[in-house]
Amino acid sequence: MPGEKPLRADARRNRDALLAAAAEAFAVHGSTASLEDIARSAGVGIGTLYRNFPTRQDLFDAVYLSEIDRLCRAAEDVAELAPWQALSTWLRRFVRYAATKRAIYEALSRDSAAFRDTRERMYAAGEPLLERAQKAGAARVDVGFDDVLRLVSGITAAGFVDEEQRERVLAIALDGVRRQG
Amino acid sequence: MPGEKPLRADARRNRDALLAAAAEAFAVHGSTASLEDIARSAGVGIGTLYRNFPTRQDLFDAVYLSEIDRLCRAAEDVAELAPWQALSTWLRRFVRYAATKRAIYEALSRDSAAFRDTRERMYAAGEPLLERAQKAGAARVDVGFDDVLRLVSGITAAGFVDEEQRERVLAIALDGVRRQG
DNA sequence: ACATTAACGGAGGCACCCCTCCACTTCACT
DNA sequence: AGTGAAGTGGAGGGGTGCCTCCGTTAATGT
Repeated sequence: MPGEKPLRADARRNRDALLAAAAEAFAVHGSTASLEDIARSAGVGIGTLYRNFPTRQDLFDAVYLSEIDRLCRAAEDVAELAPWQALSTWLRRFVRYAATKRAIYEALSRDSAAFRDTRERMYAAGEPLLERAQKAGAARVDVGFDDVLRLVSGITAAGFVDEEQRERVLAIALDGVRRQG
Repeated sequence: MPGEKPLRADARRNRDALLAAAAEAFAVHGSTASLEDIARSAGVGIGTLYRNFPTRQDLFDAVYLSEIDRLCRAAEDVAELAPWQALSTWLRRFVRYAATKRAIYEALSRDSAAFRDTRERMYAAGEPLLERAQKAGAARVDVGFDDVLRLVSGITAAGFVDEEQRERVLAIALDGVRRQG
């Protein structure tokens, strides 16, 4: 169905290995991870990496897009919950997913064209959750989804003593978003 | 008074120039700024940089300590204000000071020995402000100063569209810290 | 003025990373 | 099995940063 011509079997394997290795490397080292290390740990030559992903940005995007996909899909899981529950559960999941993946955090700081569409999908998934909570009177109405996303992504990126503290701080922040007494 | 032997005049000048250049460089490039660039833009040789600061960490610490000093001193300026006002004003100032200085943000994520004492001074300056607000019933009592600091430092580091949004998001977060109605 | 010595600075060796190029290998199709 | 095209991988050239070493410069004290 997609207009892409099918990849040869070995090429497909290598490409997948590269994506997995890159996801791991970007998670640990941020977007400046060494491409040679990525190729090595994927078990392919550096040339293969460059054929699949001519620029660092291409590789970064490929990893990033699939990460985000997983995140957006999670928004469907919370559709059944009460408005505030739905929003806060999704945001919690966002933080848990993204905490070790600087890629996602870095993406939100950037303004590159490739991220535009990704960010839009992010909005498509999360913004309705906020609006629903606002209409239900559960969330304050003087904030936009962009505000919430950045608030949460800041927490994602900050260092914490342990996961427990991260949860606690996130809860504080979410209380700020909740409709006041 | 200090046990240090006095530096020769030119040495002192160079040291100061290095600190200024490093502060600038760390602000722009984060803690991985090129040491050779720092030396160059301070107008000294790389050898001079290494004599004054044998490791990158030494230089980073030296810059960082003076930045933090300025911040802590700001806590005195707010002593006259009402409890909640005092806390939130100081935190706002913290964000404004630190927003462009990744060094401070990075420091909070780290656990190196040199940062221990610095963090303590941070606490000495800010913790009383939180406690005062808590005793006055203006801040919730189930948060520690460490939680607040990390919440705020996350916001410091996150990317925002403009300063206005940063202020708005910070206000939301602070509402989470405030005593709930 | 001059000797002493702290301080200087940058060349050079090392390590790492980026990216290109092309001789070689492997797949897929017959 | 054979063949052509798709795919591979890593050597190599260029760049940058780190840090040491030591011949040179200049501040200080008399």
